[in-house]
Amino acid sequence: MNQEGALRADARRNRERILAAAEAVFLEQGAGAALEDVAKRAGVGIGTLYRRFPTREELLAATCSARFLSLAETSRTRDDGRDPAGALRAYLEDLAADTTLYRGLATSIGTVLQSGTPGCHATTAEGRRLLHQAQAAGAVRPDVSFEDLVCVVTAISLATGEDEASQTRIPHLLGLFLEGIFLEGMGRR
Amino acid sequence: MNQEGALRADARRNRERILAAAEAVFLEQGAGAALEDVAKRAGVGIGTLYRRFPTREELLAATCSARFLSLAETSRTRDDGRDPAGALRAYLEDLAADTTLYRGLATSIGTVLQSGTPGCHATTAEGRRLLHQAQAAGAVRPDVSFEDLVCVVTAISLATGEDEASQTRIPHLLGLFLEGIFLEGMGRR
DNA sequence: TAAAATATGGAGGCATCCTCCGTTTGACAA
DNA sequence: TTGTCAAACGGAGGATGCCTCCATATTTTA
Repeated sequence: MNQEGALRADARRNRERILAAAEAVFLEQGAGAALEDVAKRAGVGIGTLYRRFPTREELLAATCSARFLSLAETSRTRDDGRDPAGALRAYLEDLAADTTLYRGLATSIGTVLQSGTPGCHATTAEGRRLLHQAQAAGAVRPDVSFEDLVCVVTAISLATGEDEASQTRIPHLLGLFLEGIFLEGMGRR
Repeated sequence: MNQEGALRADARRNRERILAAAEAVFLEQGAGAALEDVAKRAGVGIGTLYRRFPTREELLAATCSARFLSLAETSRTRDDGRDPAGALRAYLEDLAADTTLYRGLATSIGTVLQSGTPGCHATTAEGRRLLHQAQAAGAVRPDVSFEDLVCVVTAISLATGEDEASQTRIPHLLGLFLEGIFLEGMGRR
């Protein structure tokens, strides 16, 4: 069974090298970087990379996992349960910010979040919790799903070009959208 | 001056052929289709295609121009000036619908709309007009720009995948967003 | 330590992009 | 008409990137 720690020693070492290289390369060239560059940087054959991470999304997901883990953690400690709408809003803003981790990440973040990676799982779970909490408190329209939220957050960062200038608009656009999500008078700033 | 009618007869003919082929191919394979396929279908060398349409976006824009022309026209005749919010909403819904003209069109629609194509120019002009009208009537928040609207519309259609099932959500998501755009009690359905 | 199980690397086939340039064609003046 | 030349043509070919496949190498196990 090749589940978790079942990797051979050399394989585990290479896996780490690939992840480190991927992070560096994605940071430099964006999420669409040539995977052969990643392999080269990791000092590993391209075949090895593909065996470990069959798709670009899986590699991306693994690379982002740590970041998402901390996003979830931050959100959890920030939320004292007294302001469900505010907590959800803060979470979504953080999520939106993370879509610009690498240039072009937004394109795949939907898929990435669906990967089983610990970080991705943690942040989707946290998001669902916050949404549910906010809806239970009557702060958010009941016909909104977590998928809707992910959709819109990633979409906004997608639609808003790559250049830093236009990324400034992300919070503004997110704000516009949130006003539509929240019920009268709730969660407004 | 290579401006308008300055094309040689053969060039003009080929341009039309390319446009027709592009429409068919994009319809079949989506906006990401191989441009060599388009050239082949048009019975034209790949070089000719590139000379006339240096980028995929320019070809897309030219291909969509007619559609956008009619979108603008429809909107203009629909708007009698009595319901600025409703007119804007209808326009945005049409725009959102047009982003699914070809699979994958949404990705480039921002760029496409910025092309000088008659159709694109007409629909952006119409959009600006409607937004301005709605803002003047106090129906829409004043801090919303036309670029914001394009962003969000394309974002929404981007976010909902390619499959027909998830495209059902477009009106829903757009609705959520619009509630955030409109001022209290205006333009609600 | 030998056999079995895993893992490795990179050559190679494929798709697509886009440029470049020798050849062809249309426009226009004589 | 015909001659001239700017405009247009086509497609070969170089470049990039994807992903598979398998002969070889390394680790684990018994």
